[in-house]
Amino acid sequence: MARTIGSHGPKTMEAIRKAGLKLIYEHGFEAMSLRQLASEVGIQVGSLYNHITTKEDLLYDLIKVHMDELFRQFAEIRAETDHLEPVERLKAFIAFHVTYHILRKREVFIGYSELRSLEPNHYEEIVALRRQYERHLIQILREGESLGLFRFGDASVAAYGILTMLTGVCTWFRPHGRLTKEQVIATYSDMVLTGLAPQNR
Amino acid sequence: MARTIGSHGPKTMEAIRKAGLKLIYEHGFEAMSLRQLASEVGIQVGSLYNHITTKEDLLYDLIKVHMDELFRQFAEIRAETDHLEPVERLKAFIAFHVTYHILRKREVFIGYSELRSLEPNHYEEIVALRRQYERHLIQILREGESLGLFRFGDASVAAYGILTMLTGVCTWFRPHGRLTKEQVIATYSDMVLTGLAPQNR
Amino acid sequence: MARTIGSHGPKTMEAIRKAGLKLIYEHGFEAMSLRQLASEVGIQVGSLYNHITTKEDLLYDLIKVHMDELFRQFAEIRAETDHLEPVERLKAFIAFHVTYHILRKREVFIGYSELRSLEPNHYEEIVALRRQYERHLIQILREGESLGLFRFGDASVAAYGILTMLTGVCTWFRPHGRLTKEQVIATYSDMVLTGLAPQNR
Amino acid sequence: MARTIGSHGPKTMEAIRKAGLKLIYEHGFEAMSLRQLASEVGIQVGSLYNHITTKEDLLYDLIKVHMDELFRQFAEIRAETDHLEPVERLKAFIAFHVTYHILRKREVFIGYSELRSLEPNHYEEIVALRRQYERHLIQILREGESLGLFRFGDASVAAYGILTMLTGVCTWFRPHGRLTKEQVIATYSDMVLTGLAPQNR
DNA sequence: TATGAATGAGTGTTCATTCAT
DNA sequence: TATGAATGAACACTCATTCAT
Repeated sequence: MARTIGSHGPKTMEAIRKAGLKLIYEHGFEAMSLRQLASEVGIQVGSLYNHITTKEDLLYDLIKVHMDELFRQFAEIRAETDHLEPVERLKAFIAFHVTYHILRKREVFIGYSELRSLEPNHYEEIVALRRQYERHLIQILREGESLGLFRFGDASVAAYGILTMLTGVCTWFRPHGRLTKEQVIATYSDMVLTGLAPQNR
Repeated sequence: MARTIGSHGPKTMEAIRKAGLKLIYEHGFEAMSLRQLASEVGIQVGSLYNHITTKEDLLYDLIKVHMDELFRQFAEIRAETDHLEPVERLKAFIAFHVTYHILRKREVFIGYSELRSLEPNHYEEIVALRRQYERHLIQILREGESLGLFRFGDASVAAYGILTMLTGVCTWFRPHGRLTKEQVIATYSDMVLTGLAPQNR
Repeated sequence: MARTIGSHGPKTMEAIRKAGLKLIYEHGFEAMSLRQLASEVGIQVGSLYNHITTKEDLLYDLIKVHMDELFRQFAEIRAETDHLEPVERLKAFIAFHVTYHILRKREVFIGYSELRSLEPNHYEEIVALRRQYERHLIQILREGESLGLFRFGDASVAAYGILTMLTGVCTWFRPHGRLTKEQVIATYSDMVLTGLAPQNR
Repeated sequence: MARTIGSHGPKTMEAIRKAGLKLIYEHGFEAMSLRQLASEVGIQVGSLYNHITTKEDLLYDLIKVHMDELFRQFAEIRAETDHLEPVERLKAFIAFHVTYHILRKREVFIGYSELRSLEPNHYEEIVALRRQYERHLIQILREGESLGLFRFGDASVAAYGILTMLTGVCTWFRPHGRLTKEQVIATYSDMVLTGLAPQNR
């Protein structure tokens, strides 16, 4: 009763994206063959080309959709917290970032590790989106600094450090492991906010 | 009439390792072909096999040598700082880790991103070495906590967070860029130590 | 713009088997390259893999089909001669064996000489089939012996000797040579039956 | 205390021939690599070329030496039996042929199965020697026929049949198996002589 | 839209052979 | 004579992609 062989209609593309996500996450983009992918979907390799244009295009699509979704959800968070002070906005950012990266660990992982397999145009586009996302955090840090709420050597270095630390969660977090998502958020939120606090140099 | 071009003798292996490091860093292990590698070294592709046993073995060799060197240098640091209190040992760890990861950014990057291309035995060995390295940091954190010097939610989460943040430096640091290595170390050292400080919850 | 040269569809597999039979017979399995084979068929080497799984699998297929055909034809002979006495059944066996080995000399030759290139499982299967075939001859000899029609030192040795002699015909017989197939059968039939006759020790 | 690594002096060639015989018998000439051979001998692959000129030449040498030895021993037998009548000479031939083929099963096997890997000149030479050997048997048969001692359809067919049967012994005979060499000789000698006997048509 | 058969370039690896040391 | 490093061609096999059906 397993996967329907010879899947039809508009569901096929969704099956391809799902299988592609899984295989690229597990083996890497270069190491995944379209034969594997077709086999996972339950169609012949030639049939893939009724749904994708090239292998690279599938990768771009997966990453682009993920970035769009990241921005869409982030826009909601910002709308809700725009009027708050930097400390609260930073807390909200941390909670959002960790949550998203735990729930979408495969998309996120691919979005970092397989960037170099993108064509130049696609690569530039995704990197630009990532930069834009990073600037939102830098902006929060700078506002907090100018209000005397945060203190750090360099805003970019601090932001990269924070982002790297938070993103790293998707490489080791296990859904039903020793710690809950909330505990991880609390630990990091506390560490980051304390680490930026001005009073104790 | 053979051998008119290319390097000879014991130097060849060193050239292969150097070129392999460069190409794997730039294109990824899967995407690097042995023809590229041989061409970079200036020998025929078959000649590679006078020096390596398999492509995977070259990868393992590069990572293993890097891990051994990491441990060798780290042992020196520990010998120098073993008698100091946790705060000083943490500072020394941060300075060492960042320095090493800036100087050996390619080895470090490969050591993380290409692990999945290792054979199971090699994979296990390298992951075990990495765990051992991580435990040293966890140990410092735990000692500091028991002396009331540090405070954090969970030692492993904190250690992973710190390590990820520090390691991330090798993805964006540029040797002659806006910031010196010392500035980066100072920023992170300050952020980490402040973030772990107990007085301001 | 693809596929301008070479054969299509279900005929290709038959062309591969035919060319494979010829090339393996002429050069040996190890010495035949898939490039030769593809060239003989008129397709690209990669296209072979739309029809075969491995080179060894082609060899196994050729030998297995030949063994199956041998058994199929032999079953007919047995059905026709089952009710006869051993002398007549031995004559029928000799005539059948020589005829088949002359008509299928290439399959037969490969079926002996290339066995060692088969994977262990395939090797065991083919050897078991051959043993089964041999036992039919041994059975005829034993029945004849118990009726006092044949006499020999050891049934297996006699059977192997007879089979080897008869099989050898495929290494030197030339279809339009000095002797007809019937003459060869007569010579061997006479020699074997006389050789087994009890009256003249 | 195994094989001396870096074997020296005139013994090396003998070690190469011995190892070559074993490996070609086990894997076939095409399937044996000079790396395997060198490893078996305990030297480096390049060193082989101080003793052989090409891989094919080693094969030719093994077969030629075997054929020369066959002729040398056969000459002795003929000297001893030249004055006897055909029946006795045939018995001597059978005993000699079976004995030699049992003791030198590997040389004999290679001498048949790897002929096609010889260069044309070498191939012709060996085949000519084999024809010469066969003619001795044909001569015995013809003499016996003209004396009314033997009867057969065609001398060549009979000789090929007898030779094939006797030679086949080297594919299934096991030195310490169910039957002794003498039993095999007796069985075949009886079968052949009876099979050629004129009295019972 | 799915299939199956094709392309042609590419993969890691092995080969027999050469030769300076 | 032995070594180790080289050559260049070859190996079986896989790849992403195309396209008539």
